[in-house]
This record gives sequence, structure tokens and C-alpha cells, in this order.
Amino acid sequence: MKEKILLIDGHSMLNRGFYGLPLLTNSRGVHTNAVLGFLNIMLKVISEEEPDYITVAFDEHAPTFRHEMYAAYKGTRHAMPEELKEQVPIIKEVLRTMNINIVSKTSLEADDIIGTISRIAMKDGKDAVILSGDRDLLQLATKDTVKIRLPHTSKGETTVDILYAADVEAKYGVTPEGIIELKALMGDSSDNIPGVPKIGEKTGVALIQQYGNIENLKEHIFEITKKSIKETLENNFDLAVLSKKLATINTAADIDFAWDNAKRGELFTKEAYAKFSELELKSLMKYFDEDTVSAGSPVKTEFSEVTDLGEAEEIFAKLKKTDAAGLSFDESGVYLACPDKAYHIVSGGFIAPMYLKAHLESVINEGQGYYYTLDIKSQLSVMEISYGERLRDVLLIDYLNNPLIDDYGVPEDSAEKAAKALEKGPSGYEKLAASGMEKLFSEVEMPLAGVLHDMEKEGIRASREALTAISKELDKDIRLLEQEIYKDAGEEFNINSPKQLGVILFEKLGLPGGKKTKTGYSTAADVLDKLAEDQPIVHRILEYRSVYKLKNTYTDALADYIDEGGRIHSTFNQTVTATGRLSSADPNLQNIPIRTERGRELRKVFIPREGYSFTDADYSQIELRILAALSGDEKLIEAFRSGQDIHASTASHVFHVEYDEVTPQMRRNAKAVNFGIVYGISSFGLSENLSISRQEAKEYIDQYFMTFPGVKSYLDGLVASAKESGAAVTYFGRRRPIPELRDSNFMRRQFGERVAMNMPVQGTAADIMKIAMVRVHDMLNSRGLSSRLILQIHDELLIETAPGEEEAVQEILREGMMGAVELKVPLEVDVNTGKDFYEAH
DNA sequence: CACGTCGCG
DNA sequence: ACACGCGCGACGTGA
Repeated sequence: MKEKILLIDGHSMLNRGFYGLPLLTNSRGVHTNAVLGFLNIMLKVISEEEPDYITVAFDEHAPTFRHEMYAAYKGTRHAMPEELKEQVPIIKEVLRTMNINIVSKTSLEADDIIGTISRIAMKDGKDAVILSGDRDLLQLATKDTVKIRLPHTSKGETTVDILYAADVEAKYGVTPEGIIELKALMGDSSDNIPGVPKIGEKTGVALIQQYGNIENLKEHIFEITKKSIKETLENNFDLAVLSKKLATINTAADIDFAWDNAKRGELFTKEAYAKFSELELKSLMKYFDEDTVSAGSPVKTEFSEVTDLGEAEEIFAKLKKTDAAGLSFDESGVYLACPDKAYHIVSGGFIAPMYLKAHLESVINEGQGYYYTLDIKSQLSVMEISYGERLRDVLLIDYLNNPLIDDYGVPEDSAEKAAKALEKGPSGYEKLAASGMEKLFSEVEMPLAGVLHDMEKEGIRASREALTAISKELDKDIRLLEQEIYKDAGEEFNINSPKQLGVILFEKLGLPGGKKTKTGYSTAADVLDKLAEDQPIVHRILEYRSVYKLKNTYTDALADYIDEGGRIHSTFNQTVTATGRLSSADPNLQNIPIRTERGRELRKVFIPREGYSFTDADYSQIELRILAALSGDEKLIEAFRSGQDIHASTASHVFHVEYDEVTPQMRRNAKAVNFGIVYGISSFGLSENLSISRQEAKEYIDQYFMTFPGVKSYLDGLVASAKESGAAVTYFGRRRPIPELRDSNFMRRQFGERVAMNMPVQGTAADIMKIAMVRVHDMLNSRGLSSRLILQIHDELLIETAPGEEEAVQEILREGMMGAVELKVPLEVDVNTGKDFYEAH
């Protein structure tokens, strides 16, 4: 049996994986799609071919020869996307853990390495299998010793074709040598081979079939009948010669290759297991046997238990001098992970909680290293340490590095948190710093975590009695509406089921239209409104929904969140939104009704503690102000500086009427245009929103951009730079990757463009509010006030104000919010006080 | 668990 | 010719 070597074209396989699979990441935001695609196909081929030797060839990063020299000359070399680039070192490391030989050499392309080794194999009497996604390699196929495995996907199924010389000829019409000649004529844009203009695959194949090679073709050029072909060949023959040179793989390159190094070893080692786990390549875990799994599981850091006071003292002293440590704490004590050793300092006995807190604070605030936590906010409920710039939270680091991650993988176990914080912290911080987000991190997100903890702990008082009373009323209405709807429909059905409702409305009652959504009829409010304004049943259904929602989502649900102290404690998430906003959950206190009077009534259940009042402050038009400031559009800036109503002012410009002549309808439309601009305008979206024609919507937009040309060029610039860098960025440097911008799907690309326009505006507003929160919190504290920040609703802050502190609080809110940043447009803040949330806002 | 719907900015 | 406004969380239905 002849021995066999598998030769893999590293970059081409990575490329294939990258563009063939969606942009996958593991929970820490590391992109893995190219690695996964590479491994999938490699493992498939290994199991089919059972090679005795394996070698993967990579191009060196330095400019390589054949193809790149032309690219450099033409200036067409295209940059590798960042998401792909970062996977190159990863796959190399994975291959190393799998004992797979990697060969690369400066000034040589992977093709040349593979070509050369394949010829060494032939000389040494071995078979060679070449795995590549690049058809260029087909020139290396021989009659029966060198075959090419070329993956291709059709109908979602990936197969890896087998091509010997005869197969190449059957499939492409030319011999392996002919592939070179063919490329000389038709070129290859992906490889930067120019070819001869106007000659494509068809003409190329025909010419090579007839003349064999370009030299012979030149001699017989007079035979060519088609004038245009003949001309282009005559005029561009030098390009054919250059292309041939570029397309020819060097099979006698000077490389170091030893069979010993290429010998196939154990692929599924415990190191490989650890690597696969880290990358979360779950579909590949099946290859590992149980022994490997247990041996390769990440080594749990051993935390030695410390109960002795003296020993604890020494450890804290040592901690102050280490460069980096991970720390976490829970009811049992403090976990400290130093680079050399890890400790669990046990609370209780000789070591009092107060002692732990004091020492921890002393380390964090006086130590010379950096101390990494993982989700500090949730730990502050155990021990309220105060911290400064030496504390770095890895959850917040990870979030800033990539806010799109769904799950940052915070372990339950405190010890693991400390270990992981030390493990991931320093490199994560480096990445963050490289993106210029140090200030955002240390001056905004880190201190904000403490502010949010205080807000969560404080909570907001809610009246259970009031909720119960409202709930009863709503319930009455629901029953009434229910019966009326059944009567209208002529039968009982589940009104809450869009599916059943669609059947009733559009089939049984034969209401017009009835389109939309993947799963059936849309019964959304705006659709129903447009379809059947005059139908009583439609109005009752919308009324039913609204009342039903009020009862279930608000009244009843909120009552269950009231604690013994009569207060509701929401969670403010700091790491969930793509733009940098906060979110509120369990319960969500950022979506308490206000737009309808009936819903708004609900705000009366939120009340301050006895003797206190509510002070509410909200930024006026902050997003539009940011748009004006960042775009530098003179007219928009002037509109704000003049203190006019911005929507009316926009209306007067867009509709060419005097400011005083703007009608309410015009103002409404202008307001929708303003929103549209901030959301990443499209004429379709605006027309839907305003129930006007696409044409009219387009005219509004055109008119808007004509009025505010600076906004237009700013938004265009945002899209352009997001395409360039792959991300949108706020004024303060917060970054949101937008992978959609290079999606093959038009719709998703469009979405990416809208995001590129919206994120810097929404995100900057979020940044400003966060800065304001830290300032307001600081001022309340430093002035020793008893008033407390309790809610944030994106552009609004609510403070529970202690008696006698009303004026101070108003001033703090104004100063904290307006002074958060200095822009070309003044930030305006509306402040209100009230005896409940209804009155205050 | 995905989807539709709807509450908020 | 085509698709669609940005950012969230909670609820109920139905597979």
C-alpha cells in the first residue's frame, strides 16, 4: 500500500469557511466561522482519505510573490476583513494542538509549497491529495498519484470533489497543464491575474483546446477568424505571458520539508479539546473520546482556603505588589487569583466581613497592579466596596470590545469568576485600549456599575393597593370587550391568538387586505387601523388588546415585584444593547405607559417615600441635537440655538412656510422625518409611517437634505466609514461592529447602512446620559444629600428627593446633565417635580 | 423556542 | 423589482 500525504491550502480553506458560513462567534466575541469551516472539511477529507502524512501550507503575511506583485502594481490588493484576519493565528494554533504540520515561507505562496511537496511525494513514491478551494491548484493533478479535492456546496450540502488529471479534463475541458494556459488568457480576478481583456472562460477553453498553449497560439494567431478576439490577443499578448507566469505554480521551490514532521499523529488531543472548547466549536466535540474530555477540560484553578488572619494579611500585602490579579467575592469570602497561586479568604471566624472589605479596598485603591473582576455590579450586593481606576471589570471590557455578544459567559461560581477575570482581563483590556476606549471604560462604564447597583438597591416605591384597584377595573373592561367581540364575530375564539384573529377578521368577516407576515395575516394595530377604520370589531379588538396588556404586563405583573419594603427593584443591564444604552428588566421600568391617558394613569402608582417627592429631568431632543452637533450643519445648529420648536422649524424649512404658519399636520410630518433621519431614513419606511406615497416620502427626504446639506454629508460619511472599518462609532469612541454591511443579502446590507447612521447618534446620547448619571450620583453623594437616583429611561432621570433638598436636586440634575459634554449645540434639560411619577413627568 | 404584538425612548 | 424605519423587554400563542 502506497503512503499518502494530505496537502491543505490553508488560506483558501479559511476563506471558504469564512464566506460560506455566517459570522459565528463564541461567547467572548471571537470569530470562529472560518475556523469551523476549515476544520469541518479537513476532518471530512481526513476520514475519507486516511492520509499517513498531513501538511497545511500558509502564505506568509509579508507581500508574497507571484500574485501580489501584480496586485501591488495594479493597486487592487484587497484587504482581508478583520473578522477573517483574526482567525488566521487561531487556526494555526488549533492545527498545532492537533499535531498537524504547518509550512510557510516568506516569499513563497501556499500554492508553491503544495506544488513542491506534491512533486517530492511523487519522487518518493507516495500519493498526494491536495485540498483547496482554489481551482488554480488543479494544474497539479496527475494521472493517478496526485489528486485535487475541491469542496463545493450545492443545495446546502457540501461535497468534496475528487479530481485526477482526467477528471480535470472532463470537467473543465483542458488538461491540468492547460489550466495554466487558460488562466493566462482568462485571468483570475481573485488571484489578481489580469489575463487578456475580453477573453472569458468559453473563448479561453476553445483556444487552449485547439492550440494547447499560448506560445503555439501566438504562432497561429493568423488562423483566428473572429476579429475582436484576434485583435485583443495581438494587442495584449504580453498580458497573457505575464499571466501565465503568475498562474504557474512553482513545483521546485526551495523549502524545508521532512516526512518526519508531516507524519500524522493523534489529532484529538486534550490540548485540541481545550482549544475547541475555548472556541466553542460544539459540533466538533463529538470527535473526542471520554478520556480526552476529562483530561482536556480546562484545569480548574485551585483556591487554597485561608482562615488565618496573619496569612490573609500577607496575601493582601502580596496582592498590592502584583501586576494583575483576579478577584471576586460572595457570602463565603473573597477569592483572589494571582498569577502563581489562588486563595479563598474565608469570611467569618477570625476574619470579619468588615476586615475583608477594608483590606480589599486598600488593595484596590492603593495597590500598584490592576485588579480584575467579572460582573462587579452583581457582587456589590454582597459587599459594597468602593473602587477606583485600578479595578477593571472584564464583563464591561468584553461588552465594550463587542456589544453584540448575547452571552458573555459569566460563571456562576465565584472562584471561577476570579480565575477567569485574571485569565481574560489583561488581554481584553489591551484590545479595548487599542480601540481607544480607555476613558469610556474607566470614567464611564466602571463608575456607572456602582451607580446602577445603588439604583437597583434603592428601587422605587409602588402602591400595591392602587395596582389592585386598577387591575379590578381593567378586568371588568376586558370581560365586557370580550363579550362584545364574540358577538361581533358571531363566535367565541381566542382574541389573543393572532392566528385565530386573522381567520375571523379576514376570512369569516371578509375584511379587506389581509396580507403581511410569514406565518399568516398581520393583525398589528397599524395594519388594522388602515384596513378597517370603520369596523367596530376592529376598534374593540384594539381596545381589548390595550386593556389586556395594561392588566397583564403592568398592573398584575408589577404587583408581584413589590418587596416587603413596598418597593420594586428592577435590574439595569449594562451589557445588553448594541448601541450603549442601558436596558431595564425584571421588571422593565423603562416602558411604563405614558402615550395614552389610560396607560399613563398607571404612573400614579409609583410614589416617593413619606415626605419625599419626585424630581424628574429629561433631555430635550437629545438625539437631534447630537445630529446637529456632530454633523456641524449650520442651519440645524442655528435652529436649536434659536430655541425654536425643532419639529416646527424643520416643517417650515421642508414645506417652505413661515415658522408661524406651520400647521399641526405639517409639524407631525416633519417630526416623522426627523425620526426617520435619526433611524437611517428610507422613503419606504417614512411612507409607511405617515401613510403617504413613496414618492411623497422621497420628496420630504430630498427636501430635508436640501435644507440641511451638512446632515446629508454627515450621514453619507457615517455609512462610508462604517463600510471601511466594519463598525459604527460614537463621539466617545464606543464601537459597534456592523457585519451586515458586507452581507450578500441586499436587505441585510441596507439594514447595516441604517444602523451605521443610527448608532453614532443613539449611542452618543447613551454615552452622554451615562456620564450625566455618574456626575449626578457623585454630586448627590459629595454634598451629603439623602436624595437618590432611582430610574433612568434613556433620556430621563428620576430622583427620589428628600424634603428640603428639592432645589439642590434640581440644580444637580441640570448641572449634571447639561454639563456632561460641551457640544456645538446646547443640551437642554426639562426638570419637573411631582408627588408621583405621573405628575413628575 | 420562535413569532407576533405592543409598551417605552 | 425588491425589501424596510433605530434600540429594548414582556406577554401570549402555538409548534
